[in-house]
Amino acid sequence: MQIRQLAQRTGLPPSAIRYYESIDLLPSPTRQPNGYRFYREADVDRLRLVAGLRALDFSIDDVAEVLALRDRGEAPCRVVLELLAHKADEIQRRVAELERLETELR
Amino acid sequence: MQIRQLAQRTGLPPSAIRYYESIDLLPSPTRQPNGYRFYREADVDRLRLVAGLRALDFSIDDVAEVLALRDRGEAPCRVVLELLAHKADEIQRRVAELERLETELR
DNA sequence: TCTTGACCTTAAAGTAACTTGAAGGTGTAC
DNA sequence: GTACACCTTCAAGTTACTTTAAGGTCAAGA
Repeated sequence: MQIRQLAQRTGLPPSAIRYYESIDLLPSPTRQPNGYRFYREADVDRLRLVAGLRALDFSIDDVAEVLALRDRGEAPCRVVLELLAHKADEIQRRVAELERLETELR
Repeated sequence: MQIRQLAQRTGLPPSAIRYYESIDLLPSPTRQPNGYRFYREADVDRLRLVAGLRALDFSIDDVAEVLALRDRGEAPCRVVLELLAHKADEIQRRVAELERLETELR
């Protein structure tokens, strides 16, 4: 598939995908004879993981670490699980904050 | 109180407080004779609201709108309530994503 | 009294994570 | 053959800050 379709299936704009490739977060895909990038199903999975982690505010560096673990077939180490747990706590706090703000604004 | 104490009570670094002042999100505080910024209790409340909205990923422009409403003593208009509802939905989705990712990573 | 250390000031430059714009090539559709 | 929607690279712009540089202020201790 071409970049547009990968973009549609992951919810990310093509510009972000090219950016991720430029910083080596994603591997360079093979090219079609005309020079267009050509992606496979595995790229959809990988990019969806990236999009999910980014939506949770993981930094690009953290995402790179998680991808490296995944690439080595390793289970997420304690550090990554701690990151996830920390994010869960943060989201709890944000929801609480949201409720407090809603009250304040009424 | 001085900027450091305002920072401690809102959880924001002094640099962010100065930045908010520089873009007119916060009013310029009065100064002590030595030129140091001097803040009052009302500044704590205002800045906590800013910090809360920013933690929910409201853009600076959105925060400015909410503050303007608050300053005019108006109840949050439909648009702001929609923003809040939208944020609540987004957080729901992120929590779902978090759970999915946790499964994937195990 | 001097000086150490923790504050404070401004202005400018740096950072993260992208997006947008410019200039141009490709491919199908009428 | 000419629109039109794609694609390409490279450079510059954007948001929301942080960091750095160069310097002023002030209470405490030798």
